[in-house]
Amino acid sequence: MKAHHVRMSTPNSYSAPYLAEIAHLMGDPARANMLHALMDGRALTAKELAWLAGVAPQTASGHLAKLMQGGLLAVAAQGRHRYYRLAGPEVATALEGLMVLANMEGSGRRLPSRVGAELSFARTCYDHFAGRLGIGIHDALMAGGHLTASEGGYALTSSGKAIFAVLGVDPDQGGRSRRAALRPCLDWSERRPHLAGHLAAALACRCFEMGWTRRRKDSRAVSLTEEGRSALGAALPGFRCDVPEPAVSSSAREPVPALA
Amino acid sequence: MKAHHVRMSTPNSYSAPYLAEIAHLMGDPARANMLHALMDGRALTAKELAWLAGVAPQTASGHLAKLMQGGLLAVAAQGRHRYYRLAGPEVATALEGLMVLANMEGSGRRLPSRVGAELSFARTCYDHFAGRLGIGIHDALMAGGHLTASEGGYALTSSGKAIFAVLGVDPDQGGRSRRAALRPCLDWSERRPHLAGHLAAALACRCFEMGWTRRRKDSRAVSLTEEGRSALGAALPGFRCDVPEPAVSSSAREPVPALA
DNA sequence: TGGATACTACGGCCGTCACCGTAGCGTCCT
DNA sequence: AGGACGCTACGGTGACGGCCGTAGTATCCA
Repeated sequence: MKAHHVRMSTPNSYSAPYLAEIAHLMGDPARANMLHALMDGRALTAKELAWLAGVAPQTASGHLAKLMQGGLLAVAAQGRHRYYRLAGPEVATALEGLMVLANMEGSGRRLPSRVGAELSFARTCYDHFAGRLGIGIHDALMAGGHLTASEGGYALTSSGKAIFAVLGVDPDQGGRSRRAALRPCLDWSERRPHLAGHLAAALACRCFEMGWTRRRKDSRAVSLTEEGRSALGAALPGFRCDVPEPAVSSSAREPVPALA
Repeated sequence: MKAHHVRMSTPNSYSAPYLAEIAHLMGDPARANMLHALMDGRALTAKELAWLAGVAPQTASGHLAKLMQGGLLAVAAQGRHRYYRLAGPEVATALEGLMVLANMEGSGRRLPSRVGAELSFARTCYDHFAGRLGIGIHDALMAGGHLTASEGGYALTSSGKAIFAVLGVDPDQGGRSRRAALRPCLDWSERRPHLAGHLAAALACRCFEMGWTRRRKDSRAVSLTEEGRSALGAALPGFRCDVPEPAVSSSAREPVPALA
């Protein structure tokens, strides 16, 4: 942690210092716990975060201030509570990237399967569904040809738009932002893509509204109600989310690129 | 950096400790410099990395050992040299996610434009092209309808396969791996997607082989030769990579999700 | 075989930072 | 009002961990 002498002006370190700054913020156990807890997209109070991180409120307050200054969190003051949340989807994306590594890394890291069971079935990932539920939605749309390539991700075909409309989500919402309405997001527990993007978020929101899914308390896990199962099954031909793992084990580690 | 008491067994921190471990590895300036330098996909010796990171070889050696143990790097011993490289595409992806944050964050972080100029024109991102060159390829394929949605990313349409074949890249290579052959990768300098995946890597490799692109020395930047410009232009209708920024400033920050 | 080079191992130094106790400010409830 | 509660600010303590110098091993070259 010295590294401050002449370091900054070494050869090619143009944006690397900032990279280190961000990673350093995420690299403390307490802060990582907080960020992890916020990844379900909810906003939590400082006290809740302190408890989740396992530190005293004073300590948590300091951490939260640092995360704020680093631009990773946003805050909304409401009465005597202050609700913290991730600053944006990019933060969630970056954390997902790290979690993929954390749950894969050759070394023995792996989430304990007994507690992981319900998390890997369904959970929220920032603002959309992950786990086998999220993957099931992704696969059903993909297999049915309801997705098409678009700037940085996917867009809905006309048949896909019809499906979203049936589910009660306006498929054309979200403005003309350049960001993709739908994009693949690698699932850290299943190692397969689910759907992110603002349409995926809107769908998740709709599912909670309609009682198709429910948050389990004290956990990021989500449960799918019977109504939800039938509603999604009716609207999405080929929808399944109860397969543990569809063949293809985690065998082939991609080979070396060895470019140039 | 205390955080070792009872912390590990707090509420929901299932994979968060690992997340912190990974982020902590990336959070040191010297290690971040090394990882940043390795993001162009090449393998570098310990001494080169020490120099790039601005530390003594002994210090670098320690850092490299830690990165190895964390599973972020792989090494190939060759004579008295040890060549270090990123352990896999997932590592590069995770780093990209952090760099997006590092170059965006409301705070004044931004890469200095004078040195950034050639980097933001074209560079290698692990094993494929980034910068306006990479975006130009992405946009030309997208606009021409040569991409289709596929498991976790894009696949080539038949017209797209023809284009790759013309360029001398076998569009069906890469085995039947589940990972997408092509997928969007958010460009940290341009904030728009370019193409990653093993077909993008093969294309980049081909461009270097044919002399269409050349690495600038002492930099991750890449230059596009005249032959390259005409070869890509001929094969890719609509290919452009010389536009500084196609309208749409970095105005709209995505609004709050506020789910549930 | 001798010497240069590449890298790693060990040990001491010291700065950064996470931790909590105490204290202070603002908000809600009765 | 008075008191409880949520949160932040400050200060002192302790230790994790980055830094380099020295020393040791392996490889290449003449």
